[in-house]
Amino acid sequence: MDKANKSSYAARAAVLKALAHPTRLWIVDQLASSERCVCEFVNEVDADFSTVSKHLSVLKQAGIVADDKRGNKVFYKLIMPCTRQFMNCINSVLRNEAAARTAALERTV
Amino acid sequence: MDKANKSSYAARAAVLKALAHPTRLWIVDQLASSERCVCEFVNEVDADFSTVSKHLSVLKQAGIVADDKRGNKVFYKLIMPCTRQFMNCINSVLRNEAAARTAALERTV
DNA sequence: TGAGTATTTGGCAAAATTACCAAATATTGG
DNA sequence: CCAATATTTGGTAATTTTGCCAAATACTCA
Repeated sequence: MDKANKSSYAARAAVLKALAHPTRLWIVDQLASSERCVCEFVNEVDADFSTVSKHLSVLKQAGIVADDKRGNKVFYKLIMPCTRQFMNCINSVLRNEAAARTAALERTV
Repeated sequence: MDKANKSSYAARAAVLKALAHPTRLWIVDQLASSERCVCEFVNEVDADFSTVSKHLSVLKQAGIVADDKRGNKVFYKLIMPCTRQFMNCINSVLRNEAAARTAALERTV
């Protein structure tokens, strides 16, 4: 693996890393339907204001969301819509795994 | 966000977390075309035997790859093929970002 | 201007990740 | 069985991530 290749993989890994957190994933899911302001998230997530803000900052840094300040609120929107497809992909795999586990259990009965 | 929801997001985040490392991403890319044995990776990645083995273990744990021991070699194969589509998604976003950066630079000239 | 609301930032401690080395395990072939 | 090869596992130090608190910043409205 040469140097150019290495940094290319690092760039992609950085996007994945930004998505790889339950709260951030949930945020992305929320943003899939429409933009939201930070205050809306804080009410629904069991975490500090500052924690939510930092999660959003991670997503923004990775190029997954963009922010837009209007009044004293900051609205975030998804600018990497294809994450949605990927979630479907992961979901189907997780469902398969769950089904496989169930089947394995039933064989032991 | 209720408890069931929370653990569902955690499960998906775990898959993403497993993918979120340059070396692991590279491994997944290699496995996209065909199965490989650990020894093949070690020669190409600039890392210790044990490091590669642990990366593979992370991917396996996440349900992304499966292993198959034949002789004294262990072969790994991709069992979550849709990761490929997602990489395309990420790549297109990264290309857009690069293009945007270039455009921004040119505006300053 | 000043109080109130919304959000970000800095600091810090706890937890998780990473990568190396050394040692253990498994398998093949002589 | 023994030596050689392939891989995994345990231990550990360095680095990164996470999440809270407190403080700073930004904006609105009276």
